[in-house]
Amino acid sequence: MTVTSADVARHAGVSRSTVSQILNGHGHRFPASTRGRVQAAASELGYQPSAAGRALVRGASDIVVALIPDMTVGPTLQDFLNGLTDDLARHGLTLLLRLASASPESTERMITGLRPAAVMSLLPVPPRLRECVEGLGVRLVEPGPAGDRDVNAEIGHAQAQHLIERGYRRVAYARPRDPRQDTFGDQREQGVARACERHGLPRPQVVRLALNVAEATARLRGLQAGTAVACYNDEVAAALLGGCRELGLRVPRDIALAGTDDTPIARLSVPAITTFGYALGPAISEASQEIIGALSAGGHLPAFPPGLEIRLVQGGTT
Amino acid sequence: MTVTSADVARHAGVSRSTVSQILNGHGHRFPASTRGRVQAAASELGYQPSAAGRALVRGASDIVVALIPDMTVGPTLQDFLNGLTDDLARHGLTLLLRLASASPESTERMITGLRPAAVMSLLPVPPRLRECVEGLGVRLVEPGPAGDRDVNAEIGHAQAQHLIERGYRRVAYARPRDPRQDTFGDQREQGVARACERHGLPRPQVVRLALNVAEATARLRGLQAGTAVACYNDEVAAALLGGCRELGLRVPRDIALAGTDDTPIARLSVPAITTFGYALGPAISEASQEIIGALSAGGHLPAFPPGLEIRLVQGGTT
DNA sequence: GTCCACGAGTGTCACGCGTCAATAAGGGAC
DNA sequence: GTCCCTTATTGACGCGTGACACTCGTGGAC
Repeated sequence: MTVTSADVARHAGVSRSTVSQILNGHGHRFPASTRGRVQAAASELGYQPSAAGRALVRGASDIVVALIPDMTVGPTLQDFLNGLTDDLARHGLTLLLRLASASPESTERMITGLRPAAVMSLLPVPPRLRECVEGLGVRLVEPGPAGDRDVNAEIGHAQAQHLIERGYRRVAYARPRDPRQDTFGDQREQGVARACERHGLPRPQVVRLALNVAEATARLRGLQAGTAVACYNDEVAAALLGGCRELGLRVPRDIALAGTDDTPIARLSVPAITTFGYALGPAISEASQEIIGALSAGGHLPAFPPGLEIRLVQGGTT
Repeated sequence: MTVTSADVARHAGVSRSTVSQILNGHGHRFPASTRGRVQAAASELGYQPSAAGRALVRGASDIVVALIPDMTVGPTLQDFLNGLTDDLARHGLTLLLRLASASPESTERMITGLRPAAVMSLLPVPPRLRECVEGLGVRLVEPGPAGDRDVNAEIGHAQAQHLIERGYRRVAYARPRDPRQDTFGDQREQGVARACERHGLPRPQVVRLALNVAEATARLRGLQAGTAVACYNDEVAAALLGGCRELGLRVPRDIALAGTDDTPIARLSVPAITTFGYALGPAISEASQEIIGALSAGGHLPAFPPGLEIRLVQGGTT
């Protein structure tokens, strides 16, 4: 049923260890004829080395585990993971996803049992898990420390910067009340605050709201006319946009709104919500290159996410 | 660095095979004292069996791979996968996710190399992959065949049923033009058609559109006043809602809209879009029970998705 | 003729685990 | 004392692989 390297060896008329060497890049010592026979036999039989066997003898599997945080997996993230999957596959690595919200113990068990080649997290990992991963000698890819470039702060900064350039002098920040939906809230808010400070504006007023129109309406009552609101994401912006309609506020005249994430909801609102997307295209191959390189060289792994470009998508709300 | 069963054995003063047997449920043959010593040693050392070793000797790993289709992973799906992860973990099984949109060859390689305990797909798997999976003797969980209950058809049916009950006599179906976003389009449309037929209404007019307001506006011109549009999802409905605003059409007076998926976009639109959600809560444990049961009993695996309840979320568009 | 170098390929070990036949100790029946 | 049965435990094997030391035969140098 299963094709093993012994089958390939028999079929090619050589020993199993010859097969192993040729198929693992140490084939330069063998004449082309033998190499050819082995390769042919392998592909003819559809030989696929057993991940278990490999992992056992090498001490680590070919699997890279990505820890997916408890957030909406939008098209951007999906494209990124897709590209990464293919790039890693091209180097014999297998990307598998794991929901980070699963019970921590089971995730730990999975990692100690599976011994992945690397663990990649889109969020800073909790100390306990980091300890587990590093204690095992498993490579870890995660967002860089505070000193590094913080993409989320940059997003907040870009929003505020845009609003200020459009002439608004009163900036507020709106974020979801539910912490589950507010994963990057602190960093983004900080980015907004920094931009205000840099332009000599007062600290932004911060608004927290549940994601429904009723509550957005109530929160809008606390804002002065002429305020520009940077929003945690497009959903927050959409809720506020709905609130504005309820209250008869004109957008962007009375209230300006800037979203984030470039999701369909921004494009489909009327008026379309001005939002900020990230171009991941070039970052995908860059990231996988770095990961693959570091993995094979044994060097230090790059931080994630890699340089990604923030792009303004101008709508009608600013 | 790594704790192996030999370490546990040494620590407990027994042989490695004793450890293996006790830790694998064959411990009833051993006296309680020995069992206790082994268990204690294992937990004290933090022993975690190597997935590779297990997989190698047993011919299949403890991993269950879920193939995630190329669709938005909303909260519903995420909750389901979360619950399933934990339930499976409780039975020693590890759920890992894989994007189905990755290159088919690399997915095949992953499966033949990894030999998962089961592969679960949210969509019918392409014949080539099925062949690969079944040829390997790997269990497959996928949506039931046409004869079974088709959840997507039911969704379409529920939409149309609702619209008809609200008094609309002219029903249309709107679906995305991009096939990537139209995964379940055929089944859902069929459900709508069936409901119309059952009520003696003509076949629904089918509209395909790109997901932007401009195109939605253009398509709306082709619809008579008083038409009720069942939409593939909430995004389609939102686009049409935007189009109605552009054209000055009153919703639901001139055009009624019903969405699907109960996404934030429906709740945040003004008026809120009437939509249909699915309650997965009870289905989660049911599904994992069935999967686990079939897996250990070696029986036939249940079809996916399991019975899930379709729920009307009344908004202001119908 | 002996020795060495070299090309071509093989044998063997170790990885960590689960299984099962085999063993040793103990105890009772005759 | 011998036999056998039960209980408690172990040894050995094999899963599929990669690494490395090793063998074998050939041909050239001296």
